Amino acid sequence: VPELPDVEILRRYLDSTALHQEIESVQADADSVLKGISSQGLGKKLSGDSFQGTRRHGKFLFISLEKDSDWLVLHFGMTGSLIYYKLAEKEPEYQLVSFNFTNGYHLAYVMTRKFGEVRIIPDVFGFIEERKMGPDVYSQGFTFEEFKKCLAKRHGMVKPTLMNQSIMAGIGNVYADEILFQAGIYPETKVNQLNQAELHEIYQQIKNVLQTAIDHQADPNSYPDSFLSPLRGDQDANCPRCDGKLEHIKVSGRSTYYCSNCQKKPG
DNA sequence: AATATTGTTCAGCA
DNA sequence: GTGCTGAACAATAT
Repeated sequence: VPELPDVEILRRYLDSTALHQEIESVQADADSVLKGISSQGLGKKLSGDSFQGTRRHGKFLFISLEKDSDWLVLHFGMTGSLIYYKLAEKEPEYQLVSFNFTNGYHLAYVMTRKFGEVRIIPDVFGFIEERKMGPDVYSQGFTFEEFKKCLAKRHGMVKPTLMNQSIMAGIGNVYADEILFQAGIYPETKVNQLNQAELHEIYQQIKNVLQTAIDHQADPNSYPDSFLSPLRGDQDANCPRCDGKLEHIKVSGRSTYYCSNCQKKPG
Protein backbone atom coordinates (compact mmCIF):
# COMPACT_ATOMS: atom_id res chain seq x y z
CA VAL A 1 0.00 0.00 0.00
CA PRO A 2 2.84 2.49 0.45
CA GLU A 3 1.77 5.12 -2.06
CA LEU A 4 2.55 8.83 -1.84
CA PRO A 5 0.51 9.57 1.31
CA ASP A 6 1.89 6.53 3.14
CA VAL A 7 5.48 7.41 2.24
CA GLU A 8 4.88 11.03 3.26
CA ILE A 9 3.68 9.83 6.68
CA LEU A 10 6.73 7.54 6.97
CA ARG A 11 8.95 10.50 6.06
CA ARG A 12 7.45 12.62 8.82
CA TYR A 13 7.75 9.69 11.23
CA LEU A 14 11.44 9.36 10.46
CA ASP A 15 11.86 13.13 10.83
CA SER A 16 10.27 13.06 14.27
CA THR A 17 12.20 10.04 15.53
CA ALA A 18 15.52 9.25 13.91
CA LEU A 19 17.27 12.47 12.83
CA HIS A 20 20.57 13.72 14.27
CA GLN A 21 21.45 10.57 16.19
CA GLU A 22 24.74 8.82 15.68
CA ILE A 23 24.43 5.52 13.84
CA GLU A 24 26.40 2.82 15.61
CA SER A 25 25.77 -0.08 13.23
CA VAL A 26 23.47 -1.37 10.51
CA GLN A 27 22.12 -4.87 9.99
CA ALA A 28 20.63 -5.74 6.62
CA ASP A 29 19.24 -8.75 4.81
CA ALA A 30 21.41 -8.21 1.73
CA ASP A 31 19.68 -10.79 -0.48
CA SER A 32 16.30 -9.15 -0.39
CA VAL A 33 16.25 -5.37 -0.60
CA LEU A 34 19.82 -4.06 -0.63
CA LYS A 35 20.75 -2.88 -4.13
CA GLY A 36 24.27 -2.08 -5.29
CA ILE A 37 25.83 -2.38 -1.84
CA SER A 38 26.62 -5.14 0.62
CA SER A 39 25.38 -5.26 4.17
CA GLN A 40 28.92 -4.56 5.39
CA GLY A 41 29.29 -1.75 2.86
CA LEU A 42 26.13 -0.08 4.10
CA GLY A 43 27.26 -0.44 7.70
CA LYS A 44 30.65 1.04 6.92
CA LYS A 45 29.03 3.89 5.00
CA LEU A 46 26.61 4.90 7.76
CA SER A 47 28.40 4.06 10.99
CA GLY A 48 29.53 7.20 12.80
CA ASP A 49 27.26 9.34 10.62
CA SER A 50 23.68 10.39 11.27
CA PHE A 51 20.50 11.14 9.34
CA GLN A 52 20.25 14.84 8.57
CA GLY A 53 16.95 15.30 6.76
CA THR A 54 14.50 13.74 4.33
CA ARG A 55 12.97 14.29 0.93
CA ARG A 56 10.32 12.39 -0.97
CA HIS A 57 9.61 11.97 -4.67
CA GLY A 58 6.60 9.86 -5.54
CA LYS A 59 6.93 6.70 -3.49
CA PHE A 60 10.68 7.09 -2.85
CA LEU A 61 12.11 8.38 0.43
CA PHE A 62 15.54 10.03 0.38
CA ILE A 63 17.58 10.58 3.53
CA SER A 64 20.55 12.94 3.63
CA LEU A 65 23.53 12.38 5.93
CA GLU A 66 25.33 14.85 8.15
CA LYS A 67 28.89 13.88 7.23
CA ASP A 68 28.65 12.18 3.83
CA SER A 69 27.18 13.94 0.79
CA ASP A 70 25.56 10.71 -0.45
CA TRP A 71 21.91 9.88 0.20
CA LEU A 72 20.19 6.78 1.54
CA VAL A 73 17.20 5.74 -0.58
CA LEU A 74 14.24 3.71 0.69
CA HIS A 75 11.41 2.28 -1.39
CA PHE A 76 8.69 0.39 0.45
CA GLY A 77 7.41 -1.88 -2.29
CA MET A 78 3.95 -3.14 -1.49
CA THR A 79 4.24 -3.91 2.21
CA GLY A 80 7.10 -1.86 3.64
CA SER A 81 7.09 0.32 6.73
CA LEU A 82 9.32 1.91 9.39
CA ILE A 83 9.28 1.22 13.11
CA TYR A 84 11.35 3.09 15.69
CA TYR A 85 11.85 1.11 18.86
CA LYS A 86 14.26 0.66 21.76
CA LEU A 87 13.91 -2.65 23.52
CA ALA A 88 15.21 -5.78 21.81
CA GLU A 89 12.02 -7.64 22.61
CA LYS A 90 10.13 -4.99 20.66
CA GLU A 91 12.05 -5.88 17.49
CA PRO A 92 9.35 -6.13 14.83
CA GLU A 93 8.68 -9.23 12.78
CA TYR A 94 9.90 -9.10 9.17
CA GLN A 95 12.63 -6.56 9.94
CA LEU A 96 14.90 -6.57 6.87
CA VAL A 97 17.15 -3.65 7.79
CA SER A 98 17.93 -2.15 11.19
CA PHE A 99 19.68 1.17 11.75
CA ASN A 100 21.06 1.03 15.27
CA PHE A 101 21.74 4.32 17.05
CA THR A 102 24.20 4.94 19.87
CA ASN A 103 21.30 6.06 22.10
CA GLY A 104 20.04 2.48 22.11
CA TYR A 105 17.15 3.02 19.70
CA HIS A 106 16.68 1.25 16.37
CA LEU A 107 14.94 2.26 13.16
CA ALA A 108 13.58 -0.87 11.50
CA TYR A 109 12.80 -1.14 7.80
CA VAL A 110 10.08 -3.76 7.87
CA MET A 111 8.58 -5.69 4.96
CA THR A 112 6.73 -8.98 4.65
CA ARG A 113 7.28 -9.43 0.92
CA LYS A 114 10.64 -8.62 -0.47
CA PHE A 115 9.76 -6.13 -3.21
CA GLY A 116 11.63 -3.22 -1.74
CA GLU A 117 14.76 -1.21 -2.33
CA VAL A 118 17.47 0.20 -0.10
CA ARG A 119 20.50 1.84 -1.68
CA ILE A 120 23.02 4.66 -1.56
CA ILE A 121 23.03 7.33 -4.29
CA PRO A 122 25.15 10.42 -4.92
CA ASP A 123 22.27 12.77 -5.64
CA VAL A 124 18.49 12.85 -5.71
CA PHE A 125 17.97 14.73 -8.94
CA GLY A 126 20.18 12.33 -10.89
CA PHE A 127 18.33 9.36 -9.44
CA ILE A 128 14.93 10.77 -10.46
CA GLU A 129 16.26 11.39 -13.97
CA GLU A 130 17.84 7.97 -14.24
CA ARG A 131 14.61 6.23 -13.17
CA LYS A 132 12.70 8.41 -15.64
CA MET A 133 10.23 9.45 -12.94
CA GLY A 134 7.56 12.00 -13.74
CA PRO A 135 6.82 14.98 -11.49
CA ASP A 136 5.70 14.38 -7.91
CA VAL A 137 1.95 14.91 -7.88
CA TYR A 138 1.95 16.40 -4.36
CA SER A 139 4.59 19.05 -5.03
CA GLN A 140 3.74 22.75 -5.43
CA GLY A 141 5.07 22.70 -8.97
CA PHE A 142 2.49 20.15 -10.08
CA THR A 143 -0.02 22.62 -11.47
CA PHE A 144 -3.03 21.91 -13.69
CA GLU A 145 -0.92 23.00 -16.67
CA GLU A 146 1.79 20.53 -15.65
CA PHE A 147 -0.82 17.79 -15.27
CA LYS A 148 -2.19 18.44 -18.76
CA LYS A 149 1.35 18.38 -20.14
CA CYS A 150 1.86 14.93 -18.60
CA LEU A 151 -1.26 13.62 -20.34
CA ALA A 152 -0.63 15.21 -23.72
CA LYS A 153 -0.48 12.63 -26.52
CA ARG A 154 -1.49 9.84 -24.15
CA HIS A 155 -4.13 7.40 -25.33
CA GLY A 156 -4.27 4.75 -22.62
CA MET A 157 -6.87 4.16 -19.93
CA VAL A 158 -6.96 6.87 -17.28
CA LYS A 159 -6.34 4.60 -14.28
CA PRO A 160 -3.08 2.98 -15.49
CA THR A 161 -1.98 6.41 -16.73
CA LEU A 162 -2.36 7.95 -13.26
CA MET A 163 -0.41 4.99 -11.85
CA ASN A 164 2.43 5.22 -14.37
CA GLN A 165 5.36 6.58 -12.34
CA SER A 166 7.19 7.75 -15.45
CA ILE A 167 4.25 9.99 -16.37
CA MET A 168 3.61 11.31 -12.84
CA ALA A 169 4.94 9.97 -9.55
CA GLY A 170 3.14 8.94 -6.37
CA ILE A 171 -0.24 7.43 -7.23
CA GLY A 172 -0.77 3.68 -6.76
CA ASN A 173 -3.69 1.30 -7.12
CA VAL A 174 -5.72 2.32 -4.08
CA TYR A 175 -5.46 6.09 -4.51
CA ALA A 176 -6.02 5.88 -8.27
CA ASP A 177 -9.40 4.28 -7.51
CA GLU A 178 -10.15 6.88 -4.84
CA ILE A 179 -9.25 9.81 -7.11
CA LEU A 180 -11.40 8.51 -9.97
CA PHE A 181 -14.29 7.75 -7.64
CA GLN A 182 -14.19 11.26 -6.17
CA ALA A 183 -13.93 12.71 -9.68
CA GLY A 184 -16.78 10.55 -11.00
CA ILE A 185 -14.69 9.12 -13.85
CA TYR A 186 -14.88 5.54 -15.12
CA PRO A 187 -11.39 3.99 -14.68
CA GLU A 188 -11.12 2.57 -18.22
CA THR A 189 -11.89 5.90 -19.89
CA LYS A 190 -9.21 6.75 -22.45
CA VAL A 191 -7.20 9.79 -21.48
CA ASN A 192 -7.72 11.45 -24.87
CA GLN A 193 -11.52 11.22 -24.40
CA LEU A 194 -11.50 13.39 -21.27
CA ASN A 195 -12.74 16.95 -21.69
CA GLN A 196 -11.31 20.01 -19.92
CA ALA A 197 -13.81 19.88 -17.08
CA GLU A 198 -13.11 16.21 -16.43
CA LEU A 199 -9.35 16.74 -16.56
CA HIS A 200 -9.67 19.59 -14.10
CA GLU A 201 -11.84 17.52 -11.77
CA ILE A 202 -9.30 14.67 -11.79
CA TYR A 203 -6.49 17.14 -11.11
CA GLN A 204 -8.36 18.68 -8.19
CA GLN A 205 -9.17 15.27 -6.76
CA ILE A 206 -5.51 14.22 -6.96
CA LYS A 207 -4.71 17.18 -4.71
CA ASN A 208 -7.78 16.72 -2.51
CA VAL A 209 -7.52 12.95 -2.01
CA LEU A 210 -3.79 12.97 -1.28
CA GLN A 211 -4.06 15.92 1.12
CA THR A 212 -6.99 14.32 2.91
CA ALA A 213 -5.13 11.01 3.20
CA ILE A 214 -2.05 12.75 4.61
CA ASP A 215 -4.19 14.76 7.04
CA HIS A 216 -5.55 11.42 8.31
CA GLN A 217 -2.14 9.77 8.70
CA ALA A 218 -2.80 7.64 5.60
CA ASP A 219 -5.09 5.51 7.73
CA PRO A 220 -8.13 4.49 5.65
CA ASN A 221 -10.17 3.76 8.77
CA SER A 222 -10.14 7.45 9.64
CA TYR A 223 -10.98 8.75 6.15
CA PRO A 224 -14.20 10.72 5.59
CA ASP A 225 -17.40 8.71 5.03
CA SER A 226 -17.41 9.91 1.43
CA PHE A 227 -14.24 7.90 0.70
CA LEU A 228 -14.18 4.63 -1.21
CA SER A 229 -10.85 3.15 -0.03
CA PRO A 230 -12.00 1.93 3.42
CA LEU A 231 -14.59 -0.23 1.62
CA ARG A 232 -12.06 -2.21 -0.47
CA GLY A 233 -12.56 -5.90 0.08
CA ASP A 234 -15.89 -5.41 1.81
CA GLN A 235 -18.17 -7.72 -0.18
CA ASP A 236 -21.52 -6.13 0.60
CA ALA A 237 -20.48 -2.48 0.81
CA ASN A 238 -22.49 0.06 -1.14
CA CYS A 239 -21.40 3.28 -2.82
CA PRO A 240 -20.91 6.00 -0.16
CA ARG A 241 -22.47 8.56 -2.50
CA CYS A 242 -25.50 6.91 -4.14
CA ASP A 243 -25.79 3.72 -2.11
CA GLY A 244 -25.68 1.73 -5.37
CA LYS A 245 -23.68 -1.48 -5.68
CA LEU A 246 -19.91 -1.13 -6.00
CA GLU A 247 -18.26 -2.96 -8.89
CA HIS A 248 -15.03 -4.92 -8.60
CA ILE A 249 -13.12 -5.47 -11.86
CA LYS A 250 -9.58 -5.85 -13.16
CA VAL A 251 -8.10 -2.91 -15.01
CA SER A 252 -4.74 -3.58 -16.60
CA GLY A 253 -4.38 -6.51 -14.24
CA ARG A 254 -5.04 -4.49 -11.06
CA SER A 255 -7.94 -4.89 -8.69
CA THR A 256 -10.30 -1.96 -9.26
CA TYR A 257 -13.33 -0.73 -7.30
CA TYR A 258 -15.79 1.79 -8.71
CA CYS A 259 -19.46 2.75 -8.70
CA SER A 260 -21.20 2.04 -12.00
CA ASN A 261 -23.78 4.71 -11.23
CA CYS A 262 -21.40 7.53 -10.22
CA GLN A 263 -18.66 6.62 -12.71
CA LYS A 264 -20.36 6.18 -16.08
CA LYS A 265 -18.63 4.66 -19.09
CA PRO A 266 -18.17 7.33 -21.74
CA GLY A 267 -20.14 7.25 -25.00
C1' DA B 1 -6.10 -25.05 -0.30
C1' DA B 2 -6.55 -22.06 -4.15
C1' DT B 3 -6.89 -17.13 -4.63
C1' DA B 4 -6.28 -12.18 -3.98
C1' DT B 5 -3.21 -8.69 -2.93
C1' DT B 6 0.37 -4.76 -3.61
C1' DG B 7 4.44 -1.83 -7.04
C1' DT B 8 7.80 -2.22 -10.53
C1' DT B 9 9.82 -4.25 -14.45
C1' DC B 10 9.71 -6.16 -18.74
C1' DA B 11 7.92 -9.05 -22.68
C1' DG B 12 4.93 -8.88 -26.39
C1' DC B 13 2.12 -6.56 -29.38
C1' DA B 14 0.26 -2.58 -32.09
C1' DG C 1 11.72 3.33 -31.55
C1' DT C 2 7.33 4.26 -28.65
C1' DG C 3 3.24 3.45 -25.98
C1' DC C 4 0.09 0.30 -23.86
C1' DT C 5 -1.31 -3.88 -21.34
C1' DG C 6 -0.74 -7.68 -18.60
C1' DA C 7 2.25 -11.35 -16.61
C1' DA C 8 5.71 -12.29 -13.20
C1' DC C 9 7.83 -11.67 -8.95
C1' DA C 10 7.35 -12.94 -2.79
C1' DA C 11 4.92 -14.14 0.89
C1' DT C 12 1.04 -13.75 3.62
C1' DA C 13 -4.01 -13.77 4.83
C1' DT C 14 -8.25 -15.62 3.98
